[in-house]
Amino acid sequence: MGKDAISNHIRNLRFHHNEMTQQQLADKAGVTRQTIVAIEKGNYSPSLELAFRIARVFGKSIEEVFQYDDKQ
Amino acid sequence: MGKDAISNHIRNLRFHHNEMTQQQLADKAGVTRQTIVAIEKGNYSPSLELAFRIARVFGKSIEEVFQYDDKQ
DNA sequence: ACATTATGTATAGTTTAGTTTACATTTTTG
DNA sequence: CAAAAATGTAAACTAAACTATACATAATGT
Repeated sequence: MGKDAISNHIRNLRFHHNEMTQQQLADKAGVTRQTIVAIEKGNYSPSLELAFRIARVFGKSIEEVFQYDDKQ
Repeated sequence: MGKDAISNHIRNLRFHHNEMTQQQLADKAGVTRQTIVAIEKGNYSPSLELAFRIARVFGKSIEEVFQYDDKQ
């Protein structure tokens, strides 16, 4: 299921942003809470479009929010 | 079909990298040529994972290769 | 103790990314 | 010009992202 090539710092970023809840992040990113849960837990990685929107919520670059973990 | 929220500079980047062909980029990114064609033409946007790999081929950040065109 | 809010988990269904195969058209090279 | 290489297009298929609904648990507050 989780291919796990992509990890992220969403959970930490939420807490550094006024204790933003999953629901609040979901609303700002324009997706459902389930999508945030799944991405935050690493069940799957977001589309590029959603990655842009999430990064924008935190005022960060995509690379600062998501990491591509190389499997060589 | 194409929602067109994401645009990119892949075509220009290929020509600035030793006239790299679509097939060569596809091989380096680990996908088929059809996938490169579709992304380059904007038929659809890549997964976040593939966006990372394509950006890496060109030694650029994701933001330097792909642009999120806000529809407000 | 009770209500409320935030989070975790699961499953079925829709949408979109990506593959495969195949062929047509354009560009490059001998 | 003719051959080869590069690019465009298309359709049927698979895989993965995302939604919707539902319920369960943990934490917070009155």
